[in-house]
Amino acid sequence: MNALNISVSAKLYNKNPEETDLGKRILSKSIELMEEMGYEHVTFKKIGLALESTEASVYRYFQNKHQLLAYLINWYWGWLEVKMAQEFMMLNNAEDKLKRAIELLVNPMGEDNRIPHIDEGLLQRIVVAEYPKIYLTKEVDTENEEGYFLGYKRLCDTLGNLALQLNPEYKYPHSLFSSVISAAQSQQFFTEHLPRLSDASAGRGAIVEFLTELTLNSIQKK
Amino acid sequence: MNALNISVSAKLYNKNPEETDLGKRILSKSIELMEEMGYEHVTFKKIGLALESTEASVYRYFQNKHQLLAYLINWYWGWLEVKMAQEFMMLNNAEDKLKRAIELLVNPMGEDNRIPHIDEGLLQRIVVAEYPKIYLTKEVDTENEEGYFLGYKRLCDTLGNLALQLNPEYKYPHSLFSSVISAAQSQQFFTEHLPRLSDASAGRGAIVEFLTELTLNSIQKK
DNA sequence: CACCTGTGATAGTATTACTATTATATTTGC
DNA sequence: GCAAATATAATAGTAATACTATCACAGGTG
Repeated sequence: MNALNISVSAKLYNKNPEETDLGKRILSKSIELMEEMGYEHVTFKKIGLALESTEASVYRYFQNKHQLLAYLINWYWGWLEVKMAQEFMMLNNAEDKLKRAIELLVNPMGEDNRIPHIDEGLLQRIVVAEYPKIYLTKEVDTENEEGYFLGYKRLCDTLGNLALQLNPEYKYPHSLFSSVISAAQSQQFFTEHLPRLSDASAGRGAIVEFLTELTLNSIQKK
Repeated sequence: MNALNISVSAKLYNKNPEETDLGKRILSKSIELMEEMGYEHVTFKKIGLALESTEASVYRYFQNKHQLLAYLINWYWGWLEVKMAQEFMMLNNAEDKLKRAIELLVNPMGEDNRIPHIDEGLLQRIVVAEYPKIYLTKEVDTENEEGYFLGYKRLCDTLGNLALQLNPEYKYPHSLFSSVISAAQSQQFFTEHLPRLSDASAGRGAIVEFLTELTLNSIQKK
């Protein structure tokens, strides 16, 4: 059995899009459109139109665009964690796992064909370009209670625990990894659009090296 | 003479708000409203109303809300750089300057009464809550050419150069400081709203310590 | 066959993000 | 001290957005 199910909090949809054909097509087309024209320019009307369906049908699955974005980004973090867990099985020490985790944060991964309606490569680009928008709102506290940010939090915990294996005294595991995950995304964005804010003209390899050094130097006992 | 003028690229406004009384009142009231209700919920109509002026008058100064936000945030980075430069004069080595810079990134500063129409404390809270929104758009490349991000870039350069004084071999000064500045903001946000993403329940002191360690450990020669 | 679910089609509303026009008050230039 | 230019207020109007609501139909299920 090749199926793979990424679980996303039920508060992140009106009606579970994974359960119907239209739902899956909505996910698929939303990812395409959002990557192509950016969150701000997407509307449910455009999504409906592109699907040869209607605005109202999209609203049946998601309350609004913000919820849709939150769904997609949570799905991505969930998927990434699964992917990391798989790769960690082949490694036997925390340092190697951390290094591999950082690579996975930065590098667009090989195709994952187990979930045909989601193009993880496009989704990764959406995460890079849009992820802070899900929490930088006045509604953050209520949405937090509804589990809008669980994916991000879990990933931070996982990586933070690896850091604690390396150095149980390290005082800032959550801060470190929320910062490193965030930097992994924004360095990709800066490399492409605002190169003066990065030193990664060499590409993703340099981002990985920068983040790996930064992470290990922070954690290691002096 | 106590006056102080923070220069902001002329592409960031239609008509310079610093040059008229209404312009200054627009800045002042926009900061109040944006801090209070958040970027998304602000409209030029509301700003006009709050000023007992009109929507159209606000449009004479700024093309749209996005440009207004970019103006405010650039103003803030410019102001912070001036502030840092002042404090650096009292310090004589790069490490102390870096430490002080990180403190200033995190700590709401004492009142600065030289610019009466701008409340820097409120503005700092806007920067924490909204700053990535100015570049995370599909228009980033054209806006970049127009100087929308100069404030941020200059600050990164300044801090990067300090790092190079400490260690001329350090390979990632821009990446490091765009990440540190960004982390300084997001850690403040997380501490208040998503505490599981930080370890700073102790408050700003912990954020400063976390960032200072991270920065110095990254830069220092091994 | 009756019913329920999911979808499509259509309509309608309030708000937003502007643009345009005109009237008036204030400042400045001569 | 008057004319001209400038700044603002007042108002109107448009297109798009972000929804909400209603109804009809098609397919499958009990």
